[in-house]
Amino acid sequence: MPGPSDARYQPQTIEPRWQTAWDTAGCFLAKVDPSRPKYYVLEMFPYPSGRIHMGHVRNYTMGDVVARYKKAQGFSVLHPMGWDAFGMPAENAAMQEGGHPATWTYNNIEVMKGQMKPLGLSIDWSREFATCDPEYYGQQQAMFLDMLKSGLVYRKNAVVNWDPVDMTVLANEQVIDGKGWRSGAEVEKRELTQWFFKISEYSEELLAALDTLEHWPAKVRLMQENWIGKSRGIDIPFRRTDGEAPIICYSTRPDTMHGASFVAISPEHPVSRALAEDNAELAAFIAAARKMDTTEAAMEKAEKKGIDTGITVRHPIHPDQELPVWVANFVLMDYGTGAVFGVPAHDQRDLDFARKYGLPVRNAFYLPGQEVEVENEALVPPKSETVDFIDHFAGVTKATSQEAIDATIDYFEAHDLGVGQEKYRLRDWGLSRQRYWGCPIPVVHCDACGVVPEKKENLPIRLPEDVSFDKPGNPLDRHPTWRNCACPACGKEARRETDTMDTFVDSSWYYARFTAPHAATPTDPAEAEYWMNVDQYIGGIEHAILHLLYSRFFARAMHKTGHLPASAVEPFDALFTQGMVTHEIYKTKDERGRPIYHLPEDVEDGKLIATGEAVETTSSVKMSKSKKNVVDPVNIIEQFGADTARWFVMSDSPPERDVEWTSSGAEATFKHLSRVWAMGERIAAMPADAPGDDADLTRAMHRAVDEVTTMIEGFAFNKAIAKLYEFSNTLSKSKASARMQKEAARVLAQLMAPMVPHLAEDLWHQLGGDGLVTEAAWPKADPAFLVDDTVTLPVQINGKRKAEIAVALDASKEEVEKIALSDEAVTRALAGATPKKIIVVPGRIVNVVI
RNA sequence: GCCCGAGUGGCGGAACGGUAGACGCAGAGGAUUCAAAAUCCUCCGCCCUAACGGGUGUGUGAGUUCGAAUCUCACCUCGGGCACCA
Repeated sequence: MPGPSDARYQPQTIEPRWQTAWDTAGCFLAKVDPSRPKYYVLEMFPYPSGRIHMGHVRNYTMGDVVARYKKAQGFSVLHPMGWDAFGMPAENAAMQEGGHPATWTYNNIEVMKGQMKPLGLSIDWSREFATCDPEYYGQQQAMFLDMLKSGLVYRKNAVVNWDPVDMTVLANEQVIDGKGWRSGAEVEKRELTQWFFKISEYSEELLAALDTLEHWPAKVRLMQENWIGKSRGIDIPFRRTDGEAPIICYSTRPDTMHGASFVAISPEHPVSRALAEDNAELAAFIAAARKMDTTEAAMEKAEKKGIDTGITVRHPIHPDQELPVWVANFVLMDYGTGAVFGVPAHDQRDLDFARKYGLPVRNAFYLPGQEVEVENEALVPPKSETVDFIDHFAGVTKATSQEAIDATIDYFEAHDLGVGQEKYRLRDWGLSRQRYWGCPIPVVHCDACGVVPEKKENLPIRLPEDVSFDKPGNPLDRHPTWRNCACPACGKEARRETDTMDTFVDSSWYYARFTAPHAATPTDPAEAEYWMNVDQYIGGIEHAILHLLYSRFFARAMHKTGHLPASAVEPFDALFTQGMVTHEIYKTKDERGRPIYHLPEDVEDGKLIATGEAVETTSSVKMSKSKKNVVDPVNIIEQFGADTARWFVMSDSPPERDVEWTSSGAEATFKHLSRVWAMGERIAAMPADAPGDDADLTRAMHRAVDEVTTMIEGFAFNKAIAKLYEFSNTLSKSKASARMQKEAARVLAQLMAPMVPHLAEDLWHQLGGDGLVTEAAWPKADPAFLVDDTVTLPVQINGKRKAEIAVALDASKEEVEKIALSDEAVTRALAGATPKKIIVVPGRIVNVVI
């Protein structure tokens, strides 16, 4: 006769069953409910590459734990999912395999969704969209027009990386050793007219508001602060001896002015360009500078070069001193004024330059007591260090550089010699891409009217479907008819803009669209008002700067154009950046010593399963296809079920750190879940009136509720799981009554539900829980059961633990002292010595000092 | 180069300035079994000891404190971010 003990934990059966039950009950449809507090939890939406990986599983499980927990706490929860669906991989696939980017993308979305569904995530799929849906990018175009009207978007010439083979602009990170990452062609600098968002207008606000983001990681705030890069300096005009307009130099170190020995201007500086017109040598120099590789490594190695223009300027403080003006390849046009004065003694670049071209080197200050001239290493002490200034015009003698900088700026302003400035490193966001698979920029070029915005009623400007990728370049550009249109202003024949938007634009507002995904306007004010902001955003640290900064800007721009309330300008109240999933690498070598990598599923006990050959195992790193150290979530779900995958990725490491996937860990998780399931069966089958002592289990249950709640609130999922292990171990050994064991098992199911919802649902059902555990209210701990009436105190002698004593919780210090000193182990350790002092920390510790 | 962060058993990791190593993995021993798998029980930082027990121990060195993994300083190692930004 088959009894309960014959039943086995079968996730393959129970998981689909409960997923259907949730769908039928509509558990995860987000509803505006003014009677409840709302909670919006969002994970960074995926790029539809075609397969999910363990990183996705970890990211979405974290969000799901939060979403399910908040739902149980009575919040009206919004937990949506969508697809960051525009971008180059779709075009590359079309080039390599033929087909259309849209087909490729939508197929991938179907496949990935099919892989995600079995995870049992509490997602409101009715809100799903892809950024390549015309309904989405059409609204993005509408916002672009509004922003254009508000002056948040503009066009200007910019120097870009141009790949002459692929005929497209490349981002800096796509240029490797000066060559296009795909074509391998020598990358050129080209000047193109590009669209820009005026993010720099918000530099100060984006910087200042970082302080309000209390629930963001300090690391991310710091990275953004550095990226915005505020500096205080001064613009100083240098009068030219030939009477032409002065050259304005920007400096953050005007305190070193005394040591200025030349002025250097950027090759792109208007003065350089003007001179180059009848100076072939200079023209060649500027061309060479443009070709120069802009990657970090190359910058470091690149030689500092310059050309003397023959122009001279006067030192602002010592007008009798004439300084030569050089064009120098290390001066950037788009920071400050594109011109600097060189102080070789206190700047390494200037010093290298001065030594190369024989320019004078003069100290502006010395370290106290060390009056030595600079040789080949510039003297650059911290701005907070006190130094001795030489003959400083503002009367500064012994001072820190910071004090001297402030004094200098005051002096220059007072004498009308310069204007104090605050500058930012943050530059405007260039959004034009010469690509097909992106959101078309909705403007028209008309010979008569110039650049004209499309009419909103013509939106969306759809991408044409009949395109080919057999030739390099932008298919929109060479499409026979798509470009042709009527000018929205005059109605005459005109041409569409063929650039599309950077895909970062798509992801800069998707969180807002989720609040009203089908609205006929970009957002719906009532829905945005109710659901915004995102209460908890979860994603990878790799988006610390660009995506998050762009989104912060975009929310402000959306507010300015009436698409978001003022309360939503910081769209993410709390941010959590999760670690990666790693795995060991297994490799063997071929006959020529080259590594061959092997999938974890082909290796057992350090040997290849197929041949028995020993593999070399290297330490765990981020899962990557090229190293084959990947575990496919689909296989894990087939083998162990989704709950095992979910529990394991949450259990082993703190969520902000990397977690190492191990097969032994996954198996152990499955065994544990099987044990819990079998325990549920056993407890459910207990005769209802079986008696027992309930005190210990009651206490353990309330403690578990209290601790797990605190741990989940604090994103300490690994610790919550450790507590759940403890509690289920306690329950399995409990001698409590059937009534109490059943209650405790139901509470265990509730506490486990955020992590392993299917198993929890099954337990809850077996144990007679009411309805779905997914809809049940989170249990509350009774504080009365959280304190013991006696406590165990360690007793230390001179800070070293020697004994333990049990005392009443409310025992007085004197009583505790007495009990401690009369303890046998304490007397032994004291060995007759007289205590000098006894420290009693109630409920904590006793320390006897001898 | 500049700016952050982290170093705890064989491993992943716990620990409001108060019993270091919770919980899990791996390992050892035992029960069950004809045997194995599965399951259950016990042990498990290192050194000395048959045991009781003692010593030692959170990257290194100093310091503050009755008491330091935790606070301070210096150093070492690893990880991350930024970088001709004047």
